[in-house]
Amino acid sequence: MSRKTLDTRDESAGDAMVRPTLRTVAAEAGVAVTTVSRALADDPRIAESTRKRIGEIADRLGYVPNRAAQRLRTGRTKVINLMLNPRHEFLSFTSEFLGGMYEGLAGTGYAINITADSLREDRLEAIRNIRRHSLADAIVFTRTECFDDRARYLLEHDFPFVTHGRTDFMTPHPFVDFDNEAFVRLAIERLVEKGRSHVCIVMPNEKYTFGQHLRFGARQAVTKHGVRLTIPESVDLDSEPDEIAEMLRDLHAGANAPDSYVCVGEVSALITLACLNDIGLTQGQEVDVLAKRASPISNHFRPRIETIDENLRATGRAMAKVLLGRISGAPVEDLQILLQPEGPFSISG
Amino acid sequence: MSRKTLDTRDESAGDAMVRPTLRTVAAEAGVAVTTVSRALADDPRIAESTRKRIGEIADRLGYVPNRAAQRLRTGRTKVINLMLNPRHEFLSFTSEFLGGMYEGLAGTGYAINITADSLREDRLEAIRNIRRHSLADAIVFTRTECFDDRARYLLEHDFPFVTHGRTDFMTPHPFVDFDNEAFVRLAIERLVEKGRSHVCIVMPNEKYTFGQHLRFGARQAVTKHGVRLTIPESVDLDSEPDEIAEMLRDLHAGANAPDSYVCVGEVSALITLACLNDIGLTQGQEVDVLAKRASPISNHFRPRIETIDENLRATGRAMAKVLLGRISGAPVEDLQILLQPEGPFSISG
DNA sequence: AACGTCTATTGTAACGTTGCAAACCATGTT
DNA sequence: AACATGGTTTGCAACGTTACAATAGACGTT
Repeated sequence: MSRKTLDTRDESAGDAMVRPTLRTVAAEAGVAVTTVSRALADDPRIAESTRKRIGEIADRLGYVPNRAAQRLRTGRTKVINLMLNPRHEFLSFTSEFLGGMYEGLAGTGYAINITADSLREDRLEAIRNIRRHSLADAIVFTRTECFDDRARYLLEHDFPFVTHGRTDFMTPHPFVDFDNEAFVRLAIERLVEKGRSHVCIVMPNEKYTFGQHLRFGARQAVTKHGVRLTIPESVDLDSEPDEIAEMLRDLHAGANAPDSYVCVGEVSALITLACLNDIGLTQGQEVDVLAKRASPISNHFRPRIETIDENLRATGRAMAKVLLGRISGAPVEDLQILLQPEGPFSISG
Repeated sequence: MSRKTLDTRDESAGDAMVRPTLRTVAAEAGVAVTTVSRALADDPRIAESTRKRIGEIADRLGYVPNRAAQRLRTGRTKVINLMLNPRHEFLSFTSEFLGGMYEGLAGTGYAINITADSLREDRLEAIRNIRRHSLADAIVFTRTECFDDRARYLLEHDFPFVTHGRTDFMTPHPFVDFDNEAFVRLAIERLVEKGRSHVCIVMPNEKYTFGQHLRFGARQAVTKHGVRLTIPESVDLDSEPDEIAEMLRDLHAGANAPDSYVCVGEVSALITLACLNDIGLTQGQEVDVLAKRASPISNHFRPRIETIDENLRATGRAMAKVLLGRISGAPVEDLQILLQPEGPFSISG
């Protein structure tokens, strides 16, 4: 196996080559290191001609700036920390959302660091750690709560962050959110269209702000259309599947069972479908189930369900934009993005 | 809103406090910076008494080492780079696997950086970038191929990496893999037990090494048990759902259709179930579908399917162990881990 | 010709850490 | 008393970058 063949193309001087530094480039160009540093940073103080010449020399020598040195000097890490809750988001959330963030951060030199969020009280510890050790320039987290302790901590310490979802704080902060109020309104309208008269919203945990939005939007919509609404309080987004199964069994044991369900995610839709199936109810016949489609996985649910798209790729891109804005000190008003559901409810796949 | 209340508990001197450095601690303790550095690194050259004293002072002042400075000085980043393919792994793979890696890396100070892998040819660019900019101490990637270009590149440049899955290279390298040969053998045995006589293995793309293992194990098992085997070559793991649907329709249009399926992941199982359902075949009746269970999501498939556990949390922990071993220069023989399927096939959930 | 006023470049000093060679200082040995 | 010995500690010099103050040169003005 020839070991050197790959090198010649992209790494001119082979493996043992010492990484050139600013000093190397400066010596080669016959200028001071400062000049090289400025030239490569497109500082206007450097003449166009020298900038170009230095740029060429740097390319030829294969110079790449040393991130550790930059970080030590400037204090900026060029890292975004994304906190994800292993139990929830990793599953369907991550794919498109992360992809979108990569798109949005492409070319900026920012890397994405992932840490595990937890629902337990020690989740602040992870954030403190990031701050104490300066592990990132900004933090993103999800499942934002009305009175989120993470957001409060970061606001108090003036550490850049962007939430996925909103809080109820008076102090405004950057966020990217999906308009769940609009979503649930559209969903209920669609169910009314389909002739349903009793809607159940599955698991809109009121701890989370988006749960409040769902509740609010649902109440508005049912009032407007004169249909009945059930929001089971015995379960929420963090419930175990058997608790949900029990809730649905109870609901359909009585006389006034719902004839339709709105689910906020693929997983809860899948669980709901399974439970309904287990008690002998078929989606599209005795009941209708609607959901957000955030990943193509819901295309394969049987019976098929109608979904509306939450574009997580766009969410990720927006997140990146807002993050960069926050880091560079843009005003908060420009850093609050509310995304709308895309397209009408329809059979996915 | 009182902004200072939280500070007093965990950050003694409030927000504006300058981060203490080695110098600060050294001055306070009346020793040289080097001594402090060594004391905190548990260097045996420092006397136990001074080490203890310095440790206490460092704690009192809230000293935390500056990562950027350490990185600049030592050249080590304390970052592991995990490359994930957005289309595949993010979905069901990530949750437990990442969780396991966190467990395994806990207390080591290592952070996990995630970059997007792609199936396109430019995927080496991401790796080159990590190497050129020294963005990580080691790289992990998945969907390892028999003649993987990423593994080849990293071997050639002697950059630490661990693959999820094996390669066919002569040069040994660290890996963590699931024994897919054992998995498929167990699966076929189980199907024979259930009275099936024609097994179809869905999508074992032969490009990937694990696809080869699946094929090999399946051929062995069908020969041993005298059953028929079908491996459709028209589709693979990267096929679109409609291609898979078409393949299954074709298969069941003819006379000698399979009476059982083995799927290698949740998503392919879900797609297979959906397609079979669409052509009027019910799992558990006309056909049986078996799969690996790597996340609880498969518990909610209806009709239920029998699964066997691939413990991705253990995989992640093993990955962390192997990574740390590779970084600290352990011999390759100790860095190759093959994990077995857990428990018998049974109804999940 | 002396003076200010730009613009382009330079030198020096950090940022906070660790590796290395040297120095210190008790003890025990000759 | 001079001298090795070994365990502790020290000072210095980097690592590669950027911020800051200072300088050199070109040019027009008085």
